[in-house]
Amino acid sequence: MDKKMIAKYEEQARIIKALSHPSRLIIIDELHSGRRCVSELTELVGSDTSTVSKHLSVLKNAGLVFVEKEGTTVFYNLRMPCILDFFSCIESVIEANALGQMENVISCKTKK
Amino acid sequence: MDKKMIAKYEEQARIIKALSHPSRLIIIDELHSGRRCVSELTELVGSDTSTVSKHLSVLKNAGLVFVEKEGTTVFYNLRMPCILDFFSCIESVIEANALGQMENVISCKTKK
DNA sequence: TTCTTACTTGGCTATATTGCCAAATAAGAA
DNA sequence: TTCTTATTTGGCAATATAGCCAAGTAAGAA
Repeated sequence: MDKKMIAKYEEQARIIKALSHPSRLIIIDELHSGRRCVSELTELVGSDTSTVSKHLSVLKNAGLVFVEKEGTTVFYNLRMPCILDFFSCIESVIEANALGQMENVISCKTKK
Repeated sequence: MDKKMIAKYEEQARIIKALSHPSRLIIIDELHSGRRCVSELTELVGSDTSTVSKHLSVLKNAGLVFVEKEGTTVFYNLRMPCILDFFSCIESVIEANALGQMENVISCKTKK
């Protein structure tokens, strides 16, 4: 595995890590419906404004969102809507997991 | 945002988090070519066997891989190959990021 | 049984992430 | 200018993650 390849995987991981938090997923999902300002997202997520602002900067640093400033208001926009497709795969993993658990219950194979 | 929704996003985040490490991405990518045992993946990733084993258990707990044991050898398999589509989106984010940086250089807007 | 190979788990330290509060900044309004 | 609203940043404590070594388990060979 050469350095270039490793750098590629590190870069991918950095972006995926930016998606790996429930609050940030809520934000990404919401931005599919259009741009939102920080206060709207703060209201939606239900954390402190500063916390939401930091989540937004994580998304921005990953290149997943971009901003439009209008007066004192900062609007966040989704940069790559293809992220949506990805959610459907994650959902199918979750469904498969649920199904697997159900099978365990039915056949009494549930682990200790 | 009701509890059920929050639980959904938490579950999604849990699975995405399992993907958010370069070594685990290397593993996922490799498994697209077929099942691999722990020693093969250890060789590929280049970390301690115990480290790789822990990465594999993270992927297994997320439902992203499943195992087949044959004697003392444990083969890991990809459970949801749709994960591949996702990589192409991440790659497009990376490309867009690179392009954006290039524009900054050209227009001398690079930040301090 | 003992040895070896393949893998997992425990335990530890180092590092990173999260979330809150408080303080700083920025743009308008008064 | 001062006040207010919108947002970001600094700092800190709590928690989670990563990686290594050492020890444990499991299956087959000798």
